[in-house]
Amino acid sequence: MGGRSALWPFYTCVMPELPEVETVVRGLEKHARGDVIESVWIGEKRDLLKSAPEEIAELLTGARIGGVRRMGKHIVVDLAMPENGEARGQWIVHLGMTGKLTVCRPDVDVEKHTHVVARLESGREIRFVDPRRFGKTWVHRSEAGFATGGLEPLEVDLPTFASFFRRRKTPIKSALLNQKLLRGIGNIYADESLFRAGVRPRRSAASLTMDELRRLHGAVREVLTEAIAAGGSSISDYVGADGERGFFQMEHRVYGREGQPCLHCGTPIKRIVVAGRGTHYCRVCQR
DNA sequence: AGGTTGACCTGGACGC
DNA sequence: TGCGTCCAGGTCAACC
Repeated sequence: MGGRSALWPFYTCVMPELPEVETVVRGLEKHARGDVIESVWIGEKRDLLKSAPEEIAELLTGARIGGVRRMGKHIVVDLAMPENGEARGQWIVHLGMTGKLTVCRPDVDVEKHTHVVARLESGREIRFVDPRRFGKTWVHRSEAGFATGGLEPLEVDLPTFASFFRRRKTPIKSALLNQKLLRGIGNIYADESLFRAGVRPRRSAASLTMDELRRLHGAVREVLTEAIAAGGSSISDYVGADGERGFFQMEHRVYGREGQPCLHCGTPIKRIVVAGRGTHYCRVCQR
């Protein structure tokens, strides 16, 4: 971990999976929790909004940020009544592929593709920016709180993990990406986990042996934990920063390394398409 | 019903 | 230089 090796391609774009979302959540917890939303600006693009803009503005305006949590790739901002701390509802943000949710000072230039700005009592602003608009945001009133399927990959035990895959014919990579089973794993960490577990991405999920499932369970935990640790270094710079610092500090062993030597055996990394996604693996180390 | 595919989006890379 | 084309992938609808 640490610096990016010269072997790696230079990524300019951030793909938010569980560790990146966790980093954003920790940044918001640190720099926005307890603050009160004074006013809300919502842009013209409606395809990102799953609640009416008036509803979002109404629920957010005047609310205190009681806490910020992650559920899979969803960011859950718990809103409270400022006077008594009573639950008021939740502001949900999904970053899609290119979304960013940052806390910044108001004098920082407003980026192109900024869709929501929440101005806080402290003077800071929470900004939701998403060029590609695969992201989504909406609100829930407290009586109908946000719920999502799937279990947290860092919390699930081995027997439950194994039970998800035992009877599935779909490729193991597709199953790892299925948010109704495990929530938060995306394309990059699916490839990285399968490499560390030594399992080929196209293998049918049901074909994995108990030993392979045990290795995969461990690999998923290891990869996500390392990535969160790498992202953690960006939190102190979160205010006013572009929010991207730290996201790609973890070295990828297979993702984006087509044709480059496997770090374990030297065989060129292969790239195939699984579940419509670019998929990278070592044909020698993964069976 | 589980599994698979394409649509949604924009910016960047690439070819001519 | 500039234009057209392709590709990236999270999620969901619409198929088989």
